[in-house]
Amino acid sequence: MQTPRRLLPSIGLLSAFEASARTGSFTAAARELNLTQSAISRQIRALEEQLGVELFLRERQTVRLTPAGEAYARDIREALRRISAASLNLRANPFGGTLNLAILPTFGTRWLAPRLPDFLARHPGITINLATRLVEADAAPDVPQSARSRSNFNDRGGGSRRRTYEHD
Amino acid sequence: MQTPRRLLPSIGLLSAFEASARTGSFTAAARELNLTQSAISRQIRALEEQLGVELFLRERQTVRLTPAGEAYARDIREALRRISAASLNLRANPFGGTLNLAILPTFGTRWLAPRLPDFLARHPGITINLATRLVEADAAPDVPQSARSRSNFNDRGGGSRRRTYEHD
DNA sequence: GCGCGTTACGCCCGTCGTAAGCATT
DNA sequence: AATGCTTACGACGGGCGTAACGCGC
Repeated sequence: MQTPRRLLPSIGLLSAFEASARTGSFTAAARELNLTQSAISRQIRALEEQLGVELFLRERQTVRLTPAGEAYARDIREALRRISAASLNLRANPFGGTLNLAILPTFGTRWLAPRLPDFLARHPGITINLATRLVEADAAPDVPQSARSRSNFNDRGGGSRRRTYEHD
Repeated sequence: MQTPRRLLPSIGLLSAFEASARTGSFTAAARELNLTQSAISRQIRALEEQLGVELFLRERQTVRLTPAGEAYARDIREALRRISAASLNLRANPFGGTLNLAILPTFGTRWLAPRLPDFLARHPGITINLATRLVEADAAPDVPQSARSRSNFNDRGGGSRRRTYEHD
């Protein structure tokens, strides 16, 4: 067994904890997540029970992180940030980091070449494999289940629409 | 707005995707997660719809990652690993990674010293700040974020029971 | 026929909001 | 009184298993 995934805290619990840890208040976390403080309170308690560790000190009517909670908050914040970044990046670059193009030489030199640098600048994570074909082909014939589209180089890269891709 | 937490994919979706990506099979992922392949299939589809990106190519009766899926899988795997590690580590070291002790010299040399190595061996992530005091003091007044506890050195470290600690 | 993925149908449990309670300021 | 956390209660919905289907081996 790799990692015991089954006992991972849910995203809801982790988000609630992270927001609470950052703001130092269940109420503030509730506002941020568009939930009630009641929900936050229950989620934090649930997380603590699941982990078997107290994450917050309840004093008076404020809460404060325990040392354990602080360390956990750092890790969780980083993990959530990574998931968020990966998900957003995926929506921005549906190609998966590599884009294979088969084009006609004339098209490449006249139309594509001048636009490439700007495109690459807007999609930093992306690598492009350019292949020039001498004959016109309907996109890439040997690509399984490709969604043909005009992979818009003028697009600002915000869309969730389909794009063409190949794989090796 | 820090990170748009509200639209993060759930742990279930991510776990299902990660297991499927690693095994290359929904059925295998289902076995690993103690779910039905039906559940995995639905989760993957839900994740794809939520992200607006195809993660798997359905061919014949097997599935293959798209390039986008591969990149996403790497990030998700790392994030899940981090959450898992943080959670497990927290259960093992409820003190928050650092344990500040203020003890009497005699106690330190006679009782504590012989037990320290074994304790450190059982709690690999933990760092201990030892301060010897000549007078009996209630914990360490000047140490920020110190966790006083009886920090049971004979304890096997698996419990979910409460522990007492202070904060600054 | 067997194995794998997809889809439809109920059901259950997790999680929410509301609301009441308690303590502190 | 006002604020902040806790807890009880009822309702809604996401996510599950079962089962039936299609499709290659």
